[in-house]
Amino acid sequence: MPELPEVETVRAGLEQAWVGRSIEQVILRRTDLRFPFPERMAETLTGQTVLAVRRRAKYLLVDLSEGQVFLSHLGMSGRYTLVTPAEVTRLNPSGDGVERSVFGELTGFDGRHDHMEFRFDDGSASVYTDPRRFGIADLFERAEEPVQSLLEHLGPEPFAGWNSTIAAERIGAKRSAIKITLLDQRFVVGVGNIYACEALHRSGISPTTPSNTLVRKNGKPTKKLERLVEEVKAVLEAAIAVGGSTLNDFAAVDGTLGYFGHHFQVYDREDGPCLKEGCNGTIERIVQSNRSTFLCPRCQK
DNA sequence: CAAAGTTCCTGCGAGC
DNA sequence: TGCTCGCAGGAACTTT
Repeated sequence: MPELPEVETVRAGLEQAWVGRSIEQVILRRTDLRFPFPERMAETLTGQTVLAVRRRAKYLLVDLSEGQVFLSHLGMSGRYTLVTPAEVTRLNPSGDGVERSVFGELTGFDGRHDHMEFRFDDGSASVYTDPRRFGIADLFERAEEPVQSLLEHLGPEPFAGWNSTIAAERIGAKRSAIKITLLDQRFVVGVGNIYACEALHRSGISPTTPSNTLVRKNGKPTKKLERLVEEVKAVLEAAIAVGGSTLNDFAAVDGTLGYFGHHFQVYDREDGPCLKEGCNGTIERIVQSNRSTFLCPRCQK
């Protein structure tokens, strides 16, 4: 369930594990995830040292010593498991083309969904597991990053100067529901289904509100939009602070499960009581663009 | 049946 | 009228 906070948690974990290490071997157990892997991806990665692990939106970007960037997106169900040198020695992984990895006891699913393995010069390994295979792996030259097709149309990062004025400009005359706009990565990046619901609840705004009604005729943001922008940042910040949330098929990069999920105010709480102070409403589930939205009709107008 | 994400397709209205 | 563009809504991918 990787939204921005979860991806940020993974980024921090991979940074710890990978930076300064050189990649000794890459084992690919299939030729694609959501898209085909780039030509010679394993060969290109092999022998390079990891310089940095960055994040843009929900994408992980790994800077390599020969000038390329390895891009990894977790999709819905992707995760990385870090394997210590001792465990690598004990389990003794087999090579490319073998359908399952030997790390199943660490990654689940008997190793059937361990699609990529990275082995490092200190004897450690990292395994990418993704049952639904909505994830992405790609490789490009660092100089090409600004025009990389997956990245070039992304909107602002929430914590890099994004504010209600910018938000109002981006909404313009868009009439679609504000929940849908929050999920649009051209509006702001990193917000997914859970935090969109949570931010709207915290703001007291109905998810079905037409986006353009949050912008004044003169193009300036309304008070409601100002509040929403603040609450988006606040809810993402809170989730980052506890190491990202988790649902049933996401594990933090070090195998530690997050626990912010227990603190959701509306997400997945249909028919539960609204937890807002003084509100006695009941949480409802509606469907927008084929996706569930949770809201309290009493305190979200 | 539903699921954390993203892309692509179709249909429609506006404008040239 | 015919074409293009952008927006809006929906389906699709896959496995548990």
